This record gives sequence, C-alpha cells and structure tokens, in this order.
Amino acid sequence: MPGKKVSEKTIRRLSHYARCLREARIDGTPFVTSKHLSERCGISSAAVRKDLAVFGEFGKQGSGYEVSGLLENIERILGTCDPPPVIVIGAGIIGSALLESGLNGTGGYRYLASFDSDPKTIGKTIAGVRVQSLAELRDVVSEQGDVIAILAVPPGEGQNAVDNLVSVGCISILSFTLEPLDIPDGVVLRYVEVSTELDLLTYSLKCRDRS
Amino acid sequence: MPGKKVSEKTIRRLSHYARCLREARIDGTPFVTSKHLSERCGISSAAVRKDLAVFGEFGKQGSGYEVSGLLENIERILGTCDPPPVIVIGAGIIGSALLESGLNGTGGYRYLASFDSDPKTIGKTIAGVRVQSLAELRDVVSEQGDVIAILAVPPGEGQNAVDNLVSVGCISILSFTLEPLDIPDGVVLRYVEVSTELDLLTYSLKCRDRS
DNA sequence: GCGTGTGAACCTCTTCACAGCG
DNA sequence: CGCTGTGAAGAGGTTCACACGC
Repeated sequence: MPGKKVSEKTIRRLSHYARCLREARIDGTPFVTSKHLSERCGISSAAVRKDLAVFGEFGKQGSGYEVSGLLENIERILGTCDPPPVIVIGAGIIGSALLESGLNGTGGYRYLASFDSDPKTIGKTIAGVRVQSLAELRDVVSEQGDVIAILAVPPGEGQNAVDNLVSVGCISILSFTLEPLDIPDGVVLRYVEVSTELDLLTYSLKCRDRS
Repeated sequence: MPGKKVSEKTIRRLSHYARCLREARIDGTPFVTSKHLSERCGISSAAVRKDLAVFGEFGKQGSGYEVSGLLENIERILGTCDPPPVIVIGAGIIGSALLESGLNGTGGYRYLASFDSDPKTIGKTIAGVRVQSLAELRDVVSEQGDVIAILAVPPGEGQNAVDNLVSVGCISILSFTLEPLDIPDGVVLRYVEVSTELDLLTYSLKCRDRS
C-alpha cells in the first residue's frame, strides 16, 4: 500500500478538489459530479474520476460524490486532516507578509513560529507569531515533530538556511528564494518562483504577438 | 515558425537555464555544458539539449554552449530581453510585499503601477510605485500595450478584478488568490498557490511516515 | 437515464545511445 | 577525445468509450 506511485499532478489536483469541496460544503451542496469538479478545476471529467479512483471508490453511480465524505477522504489521503504546523524562516518583507496574510482558507494550516538572524527583528511579534533566533530552531522542530518550513530569506542566504533546517531534522521546505538549493535525499523541497511565472507569461505574450 | 508547439515544461526550464546563465555570466564563465545546466537545474543533460535544440543549434561540439550567446538567445525566445511592465492589482499585504521586495534578480522586470479599490490606500506610494484607483486602470494599460498583471486582491474579489483586467485589454495575469477564475479565450492566467504547495509537502510527509 | 470506474488507445515527455563535428 | 544534436525506445499521463450500478 505505501508503495503506490501516485504522480505529483494527481496530488496537486486532489488539493484543488479539496478546495472546491470546501466551497461546496459551505454552500450546502450535498453531491458533486466529476463534471462539476472538472469544470471548476479546468480539466476533464475523466481525469477527475481517474484521480479519485486511484485511492478508492468514493462515488455513487447516478448521483456522483458525496461532498463531505469525499472531502474527508481527500484530506485523509493528503494528510491535511491534521496538517503539520508551518514555520517561516526569514521575517523580512516576504516572510512578514506571509505571516500577516495568514493561512485562512488554506484548509487548516497555522503558523507555529518564525525565525530570523537579525537581532533587531528577533523578539518582535508579527501577526501573533513571535520571531525567534535561529538558535532556537532546533528546539522548536524537535519538539514539534513534522513541520513545514517556508523559506523567505534574502538572496544568497538560501543554502545556509536549508542546511540549517536539514540539520535540525526538517524535511519539508517551501522556498521563495530564486537560488537552486542542494538538499540530501529524503528532503522534499518545492519552489515558488514568481520570476519563472512571469517568464511564462512573457513568452505567451510573445507567441500571441507573432500570430 | 509561429505554430511550433512548445511545451510549458520546456519554457519553464528555459527560464531556469536563463537564471543559471546569468549567474555564470557574473562569474565570468565563458562556456557551460548541458551537464552543467542539468545539474544546476536538477534534470537530465539530455533534456537540456532537447530543450535547446527545439529552437536552434546553439552549442558547439566539444566545448558546450557559450554563456552570453545562449543567454541572449533564450531571452529572445522568452521575450525577456524586453520584458513587459508589471502592474499589481490589490495593494494589501501581499501586493505591498510584492512591490516592496521588488523584482531584482528576476531578469529585468519592473513594476509600472499598482491599483486598489480602497480610497484610503489610493494615492500612497509603495516602494516608489503609486497606488492608483481602478478607474485609471484602462488608461495605464491601453497606453502601455502589453502588461503583466499580478492579482493580489482579497478572497472573493478575484473574479471581479479579472473581469476588469480583461475588459481593459490585459491578457496576462498571475493570480495569488485561491479562487478558480474564469477567463475568456486568449487570456493567459497562472496561479501561485501556496496552499497547494503546502498540501503537496504534507502529502510527502504522510508518505514518509508510512514507509 | 445518469454518472462512476476502467481498460484501451492515444499522446506527450523523458531517457537512452550513438553518429557526427569541433 | 568531449560534447552536441537526434532518432528510437520507454515511461507516464490523458482522453475515449463503454460496461456496470444506482
């Protein structure tokens, strides 16, 4: 069972389905069809059914999927029924904005702590989250167990911060830095690359200009 | 020539190559090999060569690719040699942070203007960029031609903002909102979904726990 | 009838392996 | 000899179409 290879794309779409289902639950919709979800998420209905069928038979023929039941199942699959706490490394502009904008609407995530190397920033409280020194990182992570770290440090400090995180046992990192970062096996590192998204949009503009 | 279908993945990687090449140029490295780029970007060297070969024969057998020449070619392909100006819709926490953190290191993008609906925010200047009223959006976009809009509005206002952008002729949008947004044909809309990235990391933690 | 679950066809992307050129 | 460019093989993901259950 653990060896099921499920593609990242499928998991990403499960996250989208979960978001739609939360909306539907709020609206009081009892059932959704694969067509519903597919239109809301911009993919084919067959893909929705395939994604869900990987993990079980959640649907009822003729009526579709029961909203709250399917949502619970997806959250169990993703692990978001009991989501890991999130820590923010770097309490600069980006880090502060992430803390201040909170994680509402993201399905249960919450900020546990933030860390910075600047003595002037350490000790501050941002949106109810205390900024701690990096020396305290180890204690927080080891006490907490699974943690997701968001990396929002200035250019050039990314690798240092990653090494730090890895050494204290953090194996899930979401980086907002541009630099490619080296990680050992077993650590999962994802990037939010605004710059690359802009490049993709620029390219699409250029293609349009040509046709 | 315009009809060449190039995958998004390839374009995304070109963006990564460009970033590596800018680094290499700063370091004074005259040539890079596909192996160089592949290791730096975490993919296979064959993929690098395939990506580049789509657009021409930029390499020299035996030595590799000339750094500044290849970078120029990639920037010409992406259109980033003359990147479109960027506007920010929504000058709240996220919008302000984007403006304040600037676009340095992203390869030439610059903020042109920002817009908000809150009279208290309009007129302020954030990181040298004036916050204008949405009424002024049309003038700015039509005067400028191609523009990339970053959407950083509060939950629930996304669709409105998109409709606004589309109606004034903006066809490239990068959304930081969670809501799925409807767009007409011809408009390119991309999402930065921190929430989904967190879900992917949570899932990877869960998988690790099982094995 | 409606909508799921699923094998099969289809398509796209990646990796392999090697010819060919500097 | 080293590294590119590239056909061929392989892997992975998506779409199709239909049998089955409600």
